[in-house]
Amino acid sequence: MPYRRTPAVQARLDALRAGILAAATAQIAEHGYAGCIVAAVARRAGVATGTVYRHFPAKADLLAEVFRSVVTREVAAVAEAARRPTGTLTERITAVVETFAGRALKAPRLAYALLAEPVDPAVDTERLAFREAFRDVIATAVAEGVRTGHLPPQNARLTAAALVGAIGEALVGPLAAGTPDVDTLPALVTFSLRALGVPDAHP
Amino acid sequence: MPYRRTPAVQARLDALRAGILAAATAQIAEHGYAGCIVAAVARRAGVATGTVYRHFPAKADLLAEVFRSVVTREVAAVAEAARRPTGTLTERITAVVETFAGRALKAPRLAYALLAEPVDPAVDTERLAFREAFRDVIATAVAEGVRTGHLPPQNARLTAAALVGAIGEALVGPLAAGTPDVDTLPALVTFSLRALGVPDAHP
DNA sequence: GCAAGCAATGAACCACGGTTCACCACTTGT
DNA sequence: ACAAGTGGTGAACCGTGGTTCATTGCTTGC
Repeated sequence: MPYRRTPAVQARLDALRAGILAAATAQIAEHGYAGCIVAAVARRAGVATGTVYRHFPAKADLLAEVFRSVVTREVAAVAEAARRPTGTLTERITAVVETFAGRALKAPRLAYALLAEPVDPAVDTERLAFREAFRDVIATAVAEGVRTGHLPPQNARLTAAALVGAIGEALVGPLAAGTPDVDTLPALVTFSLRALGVPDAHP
Repeated sequence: MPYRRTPAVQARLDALRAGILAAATAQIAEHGYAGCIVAAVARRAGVATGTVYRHFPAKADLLAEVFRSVVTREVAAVAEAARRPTGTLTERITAVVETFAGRALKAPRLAYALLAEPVDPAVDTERLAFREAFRDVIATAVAEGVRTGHLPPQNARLTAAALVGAIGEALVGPLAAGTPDVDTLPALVTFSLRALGVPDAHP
């Protein structure tokens, strides 16, 4: 058999695949899911349309992988903020909210796509997973707060889901308008602290 | 000129138009925006495809009008709950949350379409208006609470937006699963009361 | 009745965008 | 250098679904 895939070739293939993934991510970040046309992604990645299908079985798979990679990164950032052992409970919650919201405000279109924009079922699964991942990170922290008595008793999962929704919705306005609005973040932090039942949440 | 539109004919036209609107609403309520195909709406209304275009210039206009009519109804229900002059502030907030969430849980697919499902720009405008209308109803009540000293100082608009998002998100799970879950509503009420800073929110 | 319009019809048209595939260029092992 | 096989190409294909329009069947005023 006069052909065997060389490490150098494999590296080039991997790079190309990663390039397509990056192009799709950038395309979504700029034009949303609706504007993420395979031909446009290919052009952006500097390859032909057909090449995309040499690396991904279908558009849905490509997008699912994009979502998965972005979500992994975002959830990791928030989880890291939640895990930070220093500081009071209030400081930790503040860090989580600011991380979540701050990152979203830096990449509005992408955040919108992840939070709200409709897609096909295959990708919706990923989005669901995304929100669940965030919810679970927050729910864990809430449950711990309840256990240690820093927070009043509550349904941690529901509270966490509501918080994810609250932050997401509160951001949609600012995301839609181009107005970051410095007041948004502190107000969201206050809202979150109060909603969780932190005593003395009066900034 | 041997033809003039008679009142009876006008009535039939109006009824037909209303029927198409109702069919589109029902179609969205059952299959969401994605499943709302013009041909299906027409079949459901008992007319031919082309007839739809005799009453609406384009699909986007039809859908926009559907959204507007549903939203008007929903916002009115919530506004009515908010306006109810009897009872304490806590009771009023409870009524608003239960009205909002309770109605959504009764028509899950429709609620999902209104809250989250992606559509084309023309309709997105309506959805934005929808969320803003709810937000404003709540914001008004919050502002009043702040003014009378029943609530701590806060950015009423942002708080209200966050509440809309919180309720919406907390409902998405139950909406997706078929599980109404009797615990959801009370938990949401508690969350809302705490988030607003109502003193003594410990059910 | 009958001419003049209007509303309804639904098959045909068309644009869009995902997917395919016959072809070309290049790499590898001998 | 060459045979065997791989990766890249992009024009063409195809399904979907919104929109149109020539035709048909009613209504109205005379």
